[in-house]
Amino acid sequence: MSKYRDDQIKQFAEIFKALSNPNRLRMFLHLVTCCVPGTVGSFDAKDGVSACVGDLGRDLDIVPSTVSHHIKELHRAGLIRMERRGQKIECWVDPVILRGLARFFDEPLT
Amino acid sequence: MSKYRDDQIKQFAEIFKALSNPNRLRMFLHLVTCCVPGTVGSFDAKDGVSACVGDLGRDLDIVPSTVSHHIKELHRAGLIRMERRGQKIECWVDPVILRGLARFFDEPLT
DNA sequence: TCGATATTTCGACATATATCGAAATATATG
DNA sequence: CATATATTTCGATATATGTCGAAATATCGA
Repeated sequence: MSKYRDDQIKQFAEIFKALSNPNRLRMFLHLVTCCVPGTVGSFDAKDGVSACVGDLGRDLDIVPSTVSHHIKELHRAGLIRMERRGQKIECWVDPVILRGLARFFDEPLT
Repeated sequence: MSKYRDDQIKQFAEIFKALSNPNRLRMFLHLVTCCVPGTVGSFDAKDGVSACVGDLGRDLDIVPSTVSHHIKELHRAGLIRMERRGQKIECWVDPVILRGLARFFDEPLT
């Protein structure tokens, strides 16, 4: 019936769960609107196009430990990638996942 | 920062919450893959391209009352539309919402 | 090494969710 | 009307989630 396997459906459900919290969705949008490398998979291009945990929590009125928890959820769902840079931990959206999501909703329309 | 207003973000979060349950996601995919009218908004085209509550619960191993609950969630989120036809209640995906979701993930990539 | 900054871990708690079964409601048909 | 089919409502329950605050860990700079 569906073009997706059962494990893929579960994975998409996990992704949507990660985006189902308004604060987490705001963090994701923060990253997606300012941080996705133009060149998919290009690692060097990441410089200056990611945000650290503190940045993501700013303007959100939640305590750092909660921000950390949310970021862990986004990461667990596979939506974002993370890497330590000195004191800070930088995050950026995984371009492959983003493309998968675009296809998920675009294909039934085409 | 984000191109979306606060109430739009909350609405998208509601939509993703509705899609965060595997069974609900399967129902949505069932509808989306066999039931979206080719002509957006065309009401007559809906004939034969929707599914009733019983259809959506089949192959899902959940009891009818649970199916009903899930459908109510999909409807509350604005993802599907419903209409009584005799004994059955037919459901189909709202094409406008589907397009909005496609744009949500597609725009940051373009 | 000490203090400042950034982040995570842990435990707690209130709220939300998924699911069931039983009973109620709506519709069609004999 | 009586019965069958389709769906919803309701109450219960077990589990998950969002958030906080306190304490722990990691890194940098003086």
